Amino acid sequence: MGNCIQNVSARASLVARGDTWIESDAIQQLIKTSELSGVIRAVGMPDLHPGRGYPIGAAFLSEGYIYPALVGNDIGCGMAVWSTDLAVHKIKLDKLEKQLGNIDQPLGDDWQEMVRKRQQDKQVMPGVFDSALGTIGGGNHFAELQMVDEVYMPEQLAAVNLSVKHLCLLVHSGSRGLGEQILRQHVDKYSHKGLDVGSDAFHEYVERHNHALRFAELNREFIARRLLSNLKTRGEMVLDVNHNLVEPYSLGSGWVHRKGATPAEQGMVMIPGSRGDYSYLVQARPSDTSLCSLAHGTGRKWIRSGCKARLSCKYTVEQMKRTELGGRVICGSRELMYEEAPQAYKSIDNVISAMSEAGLIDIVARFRPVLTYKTRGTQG
DNA sequence: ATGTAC
Repeated sequence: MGNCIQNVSARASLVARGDTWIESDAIQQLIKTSELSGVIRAVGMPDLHPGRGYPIGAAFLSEGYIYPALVGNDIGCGMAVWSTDLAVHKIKLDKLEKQLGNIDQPLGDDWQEMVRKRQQDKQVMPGVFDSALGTIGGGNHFAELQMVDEVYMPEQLAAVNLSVKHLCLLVHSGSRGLGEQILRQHVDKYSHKGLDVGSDAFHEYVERHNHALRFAELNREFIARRLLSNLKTRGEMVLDVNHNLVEPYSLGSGWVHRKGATPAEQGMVMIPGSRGDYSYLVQARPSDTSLCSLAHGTGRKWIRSGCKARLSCKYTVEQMKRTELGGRVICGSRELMYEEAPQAYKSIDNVISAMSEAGLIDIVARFRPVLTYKTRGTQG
């Protein structure tokens, strides 16, 4: 127990336990970013880790300026949870693995009518990045079938229509090439400087950013619809929460930048561990000390470039397709197999207990990974 | 992170 929110500088604080592993480089990035012009406060979450210039797993409150470069290229990246009608007791992993199919290619002609309809519903403009809709992308993005492992608040679990009897589907992806294009075009024109709130450039960015949020939500929706269709089951979206964005601060004035930080004002959220670890459905408690934010996952422990050397001598790719919790992994990319290995990530239990002890969450249920989809890669 | 840039 004890105080899990501590100041690390005049404007920066950290949600972590004494035994939460956080690299000093990440804390230095947090402090440096908190000193940008107009930034008032920065809060690192327990999954804080170093990024390119700015740390990942943090929220930043600014006044007078916003920083598009701080949101990054994957505008609207987030977590969606869908229910399914797949009975847990009927699971056959070999069959499930085959049935899940391949969703690496653009959606086919048979999907286009629904794509047009959902684009209209969500005011997502058709464009060159439509071919990315319904695809996961790379890096830490994934889709995962999970089962309930432990229930702490049954009535809350029932409130989102999830049950111990059926698998659920977690989708982590973002705005793909669209968000990347928005950031690149923005940086080409304005560099990494802050934008004056109210300026033409500000309005232009916010409009494109908000469109990318809707595109990212639609992408996660089609990833889920496509997998449910392959599995010949039905399901509904029960949660969809963005963790890369900038928006007006709900608990005060200014703008909050979420760089891999889950909002705490939308009720329940899913916080996943690595593919070999649990995910937690939690009820968020809005709190100003945390800038109304939570961790978005568990955070890297190893840099991507170091993973293969550490793991390839110890494990074959075939061995890595099975995880300690009994899950399976579909990942045709050798590089990704190593880069996203459970060993490369921190323990989710520590991240969750840090937030719990800081009074930021109540734990609803724990989920166990069953089948993780990354990419079929070249192996069909 | 990215129908990447090297």
